[in-house]
Amino acid sequence: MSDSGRAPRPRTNNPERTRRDILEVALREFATNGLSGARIDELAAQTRTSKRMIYYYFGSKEGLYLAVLEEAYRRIRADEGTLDLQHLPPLDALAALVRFTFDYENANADFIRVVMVENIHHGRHIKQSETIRQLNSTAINVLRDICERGVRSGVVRADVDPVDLHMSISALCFFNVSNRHTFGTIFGRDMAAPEELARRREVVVETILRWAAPGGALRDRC
Amino acid sequence: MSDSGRAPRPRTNNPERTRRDILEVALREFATNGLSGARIDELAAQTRTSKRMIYYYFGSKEGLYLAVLEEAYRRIRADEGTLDLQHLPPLDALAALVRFTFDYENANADFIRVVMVENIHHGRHIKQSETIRQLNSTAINVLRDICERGVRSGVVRADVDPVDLHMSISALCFFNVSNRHTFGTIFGRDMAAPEELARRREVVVETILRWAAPGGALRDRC
Amino acid sequence: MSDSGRAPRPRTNNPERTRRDILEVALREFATNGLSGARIDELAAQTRTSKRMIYYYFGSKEGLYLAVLEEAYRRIRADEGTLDLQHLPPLDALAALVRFTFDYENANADFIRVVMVENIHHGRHIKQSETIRQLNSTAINVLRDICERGVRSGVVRADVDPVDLHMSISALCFFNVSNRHTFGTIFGRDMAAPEELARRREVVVETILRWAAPGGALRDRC
Amino acid sequence: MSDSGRAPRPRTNNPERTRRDILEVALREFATNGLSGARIDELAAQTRTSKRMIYYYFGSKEGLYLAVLEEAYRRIRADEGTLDLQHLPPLDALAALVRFTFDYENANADFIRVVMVENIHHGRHIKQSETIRQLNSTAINVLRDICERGVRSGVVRADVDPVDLHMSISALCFFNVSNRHTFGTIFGRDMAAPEELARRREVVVETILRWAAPGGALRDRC
DNA sequence: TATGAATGAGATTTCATTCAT
DNA sequence: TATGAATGAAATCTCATTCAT
Repeated sequence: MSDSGRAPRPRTNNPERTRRDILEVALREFATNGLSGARIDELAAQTRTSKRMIYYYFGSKEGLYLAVLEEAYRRIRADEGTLDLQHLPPLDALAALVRFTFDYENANADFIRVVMVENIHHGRHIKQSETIRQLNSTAINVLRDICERGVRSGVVRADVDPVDLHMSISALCFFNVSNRHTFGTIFGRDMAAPEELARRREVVVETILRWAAPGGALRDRC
Repeated sequence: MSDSGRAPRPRTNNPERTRRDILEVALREFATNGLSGARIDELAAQTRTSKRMIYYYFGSKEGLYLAVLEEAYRRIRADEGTLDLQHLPPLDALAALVRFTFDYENANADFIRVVMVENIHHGRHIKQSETIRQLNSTAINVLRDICERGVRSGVVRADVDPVDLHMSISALCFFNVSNRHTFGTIFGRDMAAPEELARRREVVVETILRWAAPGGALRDRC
Repeated sequence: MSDSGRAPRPRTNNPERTRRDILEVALREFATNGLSGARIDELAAQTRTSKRMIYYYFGSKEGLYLAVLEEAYRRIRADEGTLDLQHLPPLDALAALVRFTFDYENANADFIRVVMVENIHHGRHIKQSETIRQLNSTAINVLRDICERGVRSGVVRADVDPVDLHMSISALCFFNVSNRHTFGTIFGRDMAAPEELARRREVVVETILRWAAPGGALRDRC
Repeated sequence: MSDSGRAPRPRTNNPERTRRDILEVALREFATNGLSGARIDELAAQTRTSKRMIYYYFGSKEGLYLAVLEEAYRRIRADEGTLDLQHLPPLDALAALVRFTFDYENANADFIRVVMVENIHHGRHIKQSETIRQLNSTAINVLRDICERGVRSGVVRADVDPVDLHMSISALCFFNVSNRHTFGTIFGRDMAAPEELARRREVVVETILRWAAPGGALRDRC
């Protein structure tokens, strides 16, 4: 169908706002339909600007996708940075981080889905982005600090690898969003329902703490 | 791309073989490029038959994709069925199941990726497939049996939900394949390297056992 | 979708019956969807035989279509031949012929539609069929006889051309079927409803008689 | 058929002209070959634009066909609207309307054929078009006015239904074009020849007037 | 006489991108 | 900086017909 006949767009004349508008819509579109599945036409129609502007600002569909990916990682790391975990006891800090991750990922399915999309594309774009690698390297520092403090006070096993810890946390939280549709359909669970989320979140916290702590350390918690 | 100009194919006249050939290639193609990204032309070129046959047997790209998805689930459940876990003590059975899952999924990245693709498409196809739901319902029975036996002999906590258990196992195993590219790139790990797989596998086993078992039950294992 | 998986057809081994079966189905299919719109696959599926037989008996889609067309004309002329109009007074014979035509065409929409289809194709096939021309030439003889008798007895105008008469009868009867969908939709009439047919039929009879008869001849009839 | 290899088209950048150009060609193409028989490639080749533009403006083959159908009805009603029949005596007005219809339809075979095509498709598209229904509803008003004036002055029978009248006029005029090929072939008449048209036209006028007028009213005309 | 599998050619439709203003 | 019109290339899908048995 013709593109004409739609309500005329007000001209913004505000480059930064135009950029953000496009990015916002693009995140939704790529998250919903994937990289190949997303349609520039559809995307542009939801924007306050025109298709031409997408090319003006981002060069190509892939350029836009990369910008979306970077922005998505930037946001989660920024949010994570506000947690202030250093002042909590190690296991409390760990539990808080798990809860934050679980909640953030469930509240930001678009982020998860864009990461899935990137993996479907074999991480081709992330490999080119120095930005994203830098952003995420800090994530591990937080966990390393928790582990070190925990080992010193005897509440974390000495042989815990922070990257393993991060991987397990990510895996358990990520899955709840990433496989929501297949797993939910197969087992008849609504994995996005609030009560189910609250329940499952504590299972994840418990799983992580039990793994990180030595035999007797959790007597009061789990 | 036209089929002409290529050497004439020998005519199989063996429908079952033709079907299997197409399915085999399609699994690879959809796993590699996703549903929207896969190309029927490209796919057909890798078969012993022609593009036309894909439509003859599967009706449409989506029809083929659904057949691929069903076949993928059928295979993992079939393999799983050969495990014979009933004769192992509960925690050994659980460990064996986790190891199987981890190994199978890492050895069959195509299966994992096709499930990712299905989730990107909001489980639209799996919802239509009674076949897949039936196939997977048996998966949970195995775990329920392990839990019941474990609770009776005191090595599994009474409040363990088999679906939760399945979800955690799936999450931890799945992630290693699904997020291989992003996670691996960010943290500089080759998540497909044999040593790394062997190491990580035991982390997953330990994580699951520690969660399922009551406080003292693992003294000798972990 | 694959053609396999359908109920196996019983083998007839009766050539004439097979031919008739195909023709029957083909009339319906061509009438419903036109020549370009008809699908050999669809048609074959409704037959007791296979697609291959269609080619065996009729050579090609066009060959089958031509056979259908000839058969359709053969039938209306055969039915018309049973009318025995020679023994009726001229105007009664004329009225009877109009009523027969109106009823036959409304009861045999497939015939009308196949004639429409042939006209859409510029009469390309009918021009090749000596058979059809011969069949129809007799139709005019009946009218010529009525006119001659009518002129002699003073109930039909001397300057009535039998071909004109045939054309008007055909036009008025044909339209009720041929333009049923457009005219019916535009004017909100169900042109296939029994009461509407009965009513309209008499309008057509009256129209023809008033035109054929001289000024005073219809005093008692209309 | 690819668009490449042809001389580059001058870019119109005139959407209205592009639309009209496509519609013009499409009317011819659909009228000549029907909906299923028409070829988008063929059609595009006859335009000043490309195949792509057809989809840009009309969305699909069916969308284009519907636009063609609406345009065809719009034109005949527009032309009809210029007749100014209110100032003629009823029977003169009726005769003028019949002559206009006969001439218009014979001069615009494409219109007739597109209506035939629509009927072959069971009026599927016209049923969706509020536009077409509205356009045509005015056609009946003209006839109703003629009848009312005619009844008052005693030259039209009181029981004449305007829709019946419209149907008979349409049927007699339409047939001359719609069945030109079959009828013409069978009876060896060139139904498009000028003399034949002139002659037949008066037969139609006479048929309609004789039916609409009471017994004595036509003494001077027929 | 009969069949299910197979096919080449060509149909419709899609989509990222660029042009002219 | 902004836009609506336009496009080439390639994608998915269709269909009458034939082959091997």
